[in-house]
Amino acid sequence: MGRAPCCDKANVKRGPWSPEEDAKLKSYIEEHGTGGNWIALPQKIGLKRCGKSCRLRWLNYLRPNIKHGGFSEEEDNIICSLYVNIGSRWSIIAAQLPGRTDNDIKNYWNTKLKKKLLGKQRKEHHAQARRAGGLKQEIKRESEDTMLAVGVISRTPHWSYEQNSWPIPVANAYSDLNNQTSSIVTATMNSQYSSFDISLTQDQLYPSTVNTITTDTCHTSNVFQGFGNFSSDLACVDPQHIDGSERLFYGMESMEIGNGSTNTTSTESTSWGDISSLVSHYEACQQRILPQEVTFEGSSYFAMQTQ
DNA sequence: AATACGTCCAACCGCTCTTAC
DNA sequence: AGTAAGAGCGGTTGGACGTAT
Repeated sequence: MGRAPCCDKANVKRGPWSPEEDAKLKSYIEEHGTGGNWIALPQKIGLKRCGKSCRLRWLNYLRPNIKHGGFSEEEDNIICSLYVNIGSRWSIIAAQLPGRTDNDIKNYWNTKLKKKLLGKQRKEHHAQARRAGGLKQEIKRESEDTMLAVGVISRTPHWSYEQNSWPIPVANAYSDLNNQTSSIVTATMNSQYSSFDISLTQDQLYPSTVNTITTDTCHTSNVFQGFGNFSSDLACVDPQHIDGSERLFYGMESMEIGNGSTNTTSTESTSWGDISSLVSHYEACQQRILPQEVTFEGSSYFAMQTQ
C-alpha cells in the first residue's frame, strides 16, 4: 500500500501560477511566514494549490533575492567544481551560490553547463587522440562522455575492491613534474575555497582517469601511463591504504593523517567550513563509489558512478 | 508561411529523510 | 521502537518559445 497523497489531486490547480496566486502567497508568507506547515498553508490563504507546489513556488521564484539566469563564469566554476566533487547534490551546490535555487542550477547544468563541459572535453579528446597517434580513445564517445562528465572512468585498479573499501575520489593528483620517476604522488582535495595536499605512494593512490573533465578550474587531462608521468584531475584513494583515512575524509577539519607509510602535508588546517563538511560527509557517508566494469576492445575499464 | 526540431525552464512526481507523537 | 505525516530532494515532463528548413 502506498502512502496517502499529500492533497486531493482532483481539487487542486496545476500548471503555471497566475500573478494573483503569486501575490496571495507572497503577501501571506511575508506577513505570517509559512507557519511550518506547507500542507495547511494553501487552505489558509484560499489557494487551490498543493502545499508542495506552494513551497516550490516560494523557494524557486517568490522568495526575496532570487537571481534568475545570467550565471557568471565564477558561478560556472563553482558549479563544475562542486559537481565533480559531490555529484548532483543540487541543494548543496545551491547553498554555495547565494540567490540561486537548486532547481535553477539543475536546469542550468542540464541545458548549458554540461554541454559546455562536454564540448571542451571533446576538443581535449581529439587533441589527445592525435597526440597518441590513434583513435582508440575516441571510442564510444557519446556513452563515455556521460560517464566522464559525472566523474571518473578508469583503468582496472591494481588493488581489488573489498566490501566497504571503495575508493575515495580526490581531485588533482600529480607527481612532481620535475621528477618524473617519483613514486610519490600528491593528491589534492580541493574546493573553490581551500585545498590541502596529501602525499601518497602508488599503492595508496588509484590513478584513475583515462579522460578527465576539463574546465577552467580542472584543466589537466592525461591518460595514466605510469607514476613517473602521472597527472590527473581525478583519482581515487583506497581508504584501506591510508592510515587514518577516516579522519581525513570524515572529519576534514583536523587534517591529521596517521603516520603509517603516508607522509602528510597539510596546507589548510581549519578553514574548510560548511562545504568541506558537506562534501566530506557526502563522500564518506552518503556516496559509495561503485566501480562498474566496462569492457571495450579487450581492455577492461572501470566507470566510477555514484549510487 | 508552415512545419519540424531544439532549447529552456517552471512545475510536477515520487522517493527518502526528518520529526513528532 | 514504531508509525504517520510533512519537508526536502533529485529526476523528469510538458509547454512555450526560438530557430532551421
